[in-house]
Amino acid sequence: MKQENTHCIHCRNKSDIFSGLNDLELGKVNDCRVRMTYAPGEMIFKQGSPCHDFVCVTSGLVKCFIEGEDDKKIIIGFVRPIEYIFSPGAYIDKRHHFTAIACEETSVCLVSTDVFQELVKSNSEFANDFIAKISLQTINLCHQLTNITHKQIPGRMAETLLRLSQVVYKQNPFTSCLSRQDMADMCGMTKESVVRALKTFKDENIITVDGNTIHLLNIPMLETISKIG
Amino acid sequence: MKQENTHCIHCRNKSDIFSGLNDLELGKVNDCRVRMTYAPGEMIFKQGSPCHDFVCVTSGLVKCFIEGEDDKKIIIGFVRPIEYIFSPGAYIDKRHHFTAIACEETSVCLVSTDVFQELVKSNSEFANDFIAKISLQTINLCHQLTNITHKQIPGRMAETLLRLSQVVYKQNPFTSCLSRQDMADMCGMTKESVVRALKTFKDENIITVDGNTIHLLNIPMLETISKIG
DNA sequence: CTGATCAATTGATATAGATCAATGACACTA
DNA sequence: TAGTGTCATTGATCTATATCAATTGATCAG
Repeated sequence: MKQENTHCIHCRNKSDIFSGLNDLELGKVNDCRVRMTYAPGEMIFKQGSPCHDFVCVTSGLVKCFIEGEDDKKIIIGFVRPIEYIFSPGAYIDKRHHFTAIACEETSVCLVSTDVFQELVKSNSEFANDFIAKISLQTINLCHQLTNITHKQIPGRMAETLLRLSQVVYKQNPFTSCLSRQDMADMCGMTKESVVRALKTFKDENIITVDGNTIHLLNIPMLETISKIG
Repeated sequence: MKQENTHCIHCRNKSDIFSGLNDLELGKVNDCRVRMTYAPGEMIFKQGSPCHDFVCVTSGLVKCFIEGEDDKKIIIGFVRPIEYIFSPGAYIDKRHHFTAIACEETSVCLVSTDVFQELVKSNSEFANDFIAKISLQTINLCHQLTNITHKQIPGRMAETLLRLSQVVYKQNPFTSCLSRQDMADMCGMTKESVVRALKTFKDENIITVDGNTIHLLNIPMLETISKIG
């Protein structure tokens, strides 16, 4: 863990919102920061638990999901390096409103919410960037709401595949560590429906599926399917 | 329109996030502010249009909804006096990501996003309050996502009724100007399903419905129905 | 008063997708 | 090597809810 000893000032894995901080401010962050690594499947924080720290993902992949009754989940986002997890409860009730779990081997830096909020107050550029990030999260939630509410299975599946390839993995083909259930939880369907939808796309030569590797062959078609719902 | 000439400094209808501003700052707001009134059904801004102003609702009631394909809508919130409409695009792409329509006769103050963002930068308390408000919006969206995705019609209807009574109108019984279609758009169902769900609740003596007035008779039962989905 | 318009209601029908159940495919271990 | 657990796959139902169609009020203009 060479990075363990790296000072935030020299850290190359700085989330972009930190680029505007001066050395003094980064010093404060460095002093309170705790570095952690998580194995695949390990929980970083749980919905409902007290929110003491902001989490910056420096390597790996984290999935964030809302837990409902009866083990029902909704995955609201994935966080990749170098990006913060914005837990909205930090400014409201000091509780996490969703659960974060490491999908792959993941390292993070935890920064105390007190220090973080101090920075928001003292550095207006930082505050501005922070607000932009939360705004983006809001826009994404709106998007997900329409995807789940207004579209049928094929549309939702198409959108999910495009999102995985273009936003989460930024690759095509991409190899994911997500189960069929995870994909189902991204767009409010069952794992069986995911299997059937993938099979349909496969039969129509829109994608190929080989284990956990999915190749999107006809992206315009997927976009059309996603659009018409 | 007596308020037309009132200076922000003396305005009693100040949104709480403005309470921390000094006279100089309020002066800036006052100088750029435009006061508008809208008749019921009139549009305040439309999804996709440029976002030049923040909107503070000083009287009336505004519904905000995402527009999908084929006239499909999702109502993501209602804004009552004295509360801001937080349009997340202001910090991202300068576009509105949902539409706002006056439900009742409504007056608003429009404040230029430039001035607003200046205030966020210059006044850390203001920034802090603003972030708290956006965070709340995010939490509400998460809540709505679970309500729509994880619950069946009775649960969604129960939750919607509780929300109307406890959050939007803060009355029981309450008289709303919303159509059945509006209620349907709050929780992703059809207007026919709303009618049937209301009828079921009425038959079970959980509520009474008289035109646009709804009385929640058995709130614990509604909470149970909402919880079990 | 009389169509005309629009929302609410009700009933009949269709269907998308959930649920249930069985099987297959691996990985792991004892 | 058999045994166990987990996940993916497939097929056979079932059902919640959308859709479609018809009726009833209510409101409004002339």
